[in-house]
Amino acid sequence: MELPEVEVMRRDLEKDVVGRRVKTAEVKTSRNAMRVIRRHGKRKEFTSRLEGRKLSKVERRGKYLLVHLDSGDVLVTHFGMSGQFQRGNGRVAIEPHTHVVLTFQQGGDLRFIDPRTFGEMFVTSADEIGKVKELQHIAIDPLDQVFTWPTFQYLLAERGAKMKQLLMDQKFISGLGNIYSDEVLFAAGLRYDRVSDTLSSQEVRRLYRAIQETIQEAIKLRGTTLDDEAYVDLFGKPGEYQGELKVYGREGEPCRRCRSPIETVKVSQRTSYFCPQCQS
DNA sequence: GTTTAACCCTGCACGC
DNA sequence: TGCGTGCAGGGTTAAA
Repeated sequence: MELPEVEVMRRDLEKDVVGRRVKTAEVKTSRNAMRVIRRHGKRKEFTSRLEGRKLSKVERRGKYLLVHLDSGDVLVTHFGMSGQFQRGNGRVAIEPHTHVVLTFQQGGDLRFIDPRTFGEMFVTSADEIGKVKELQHIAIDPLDQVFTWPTFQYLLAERGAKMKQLLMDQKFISGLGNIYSDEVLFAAGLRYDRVSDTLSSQEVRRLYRAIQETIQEAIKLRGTTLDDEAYVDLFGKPGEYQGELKVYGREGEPCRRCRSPIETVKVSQRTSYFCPQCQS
C-alpha cells in the first residue's frame, strides 16, 4: 500500500469509524498476530489501551496511519506489503490472517488482516509519538503545503542518488513505493537511473508536477488494485487506478504514448518498469 | 554518502 | 499431480 491507498483508507476511517468507541480489542493467538504487535511484549499492553476508548481523529504520515484516541493515546498502523483494514460485524466470518479485531460499542468491528505480516500496529502516547524513530525520519509529504517545487529542487540538489531509489526512500520523500515511483518517472519523462543533482530546472519542475498529478489522480480513483495483489478499501472495494497505469506491470506491452515495448530493470531488488523511448 | 544483499513472512504462478 | 523456484505494492541492517 502506497500513499494514495493509505490516504483513501484514512478518509474512509475518518468518515466511518471516528466517533465510535472500542468495546473489545482482540489480538489473535497466532505467532503472526504477535508479530503484528511486535513492539508490545504482551497482548494486554496493546488491548488495554484501546478498550473503552473513543476514536477521535485519523491522520496520515507517509504510509503510516495514526488513529487518535480520546485517552491521548495513538494507534499507529503500517500496512507493509499486504496489510489492510476491513469493516465487519459479528455475522461476517473472520478471514484467515486476521490478526486484530476492534469491536465497537455502536456495533460492527474493524479488522486488521495481513498475510505476510510486514505490517505493524502499536499504541503509544501522543507525547511519545515524536520519539518513534520511523515516524521521526519520515520526509516531506507530497500533499503537504510545504512541498513546493523550489524546496524539492533544493532537496534534489543536495543528493547524488539515482532517481528511482531516491523517490522510494521514505527519508527523502514520503509515500511513494514501487508502483507510483515508476509512474511518476514516466510522467516526468525521466529514466530510473538519472542522478538527482544533475536534473535541469525544467526536469525538476516536470518531476514535481508528475508527483502531484499522479498522486492526486490515484487518490481520486481510490488507489491501485492489481490482479495478483489484493488492495481493497475499508469496505472491500478495489481501486480503479490500475486502468491508468502507464508502465507498471506492463513489461513487453506497447507504451501508451510511443508504442515502444515497456522494459524492466532490477533496482535494489525491485522490478522497475520504464519506456526506453519516452524516458531519458 | 550511496548501493547492495540478506532478512523478515505467505501465497501464487510457473516450469520441469 | 507434485515440487522447487522466484516473485510480490514494505522496510531495516550491515557491509562494500
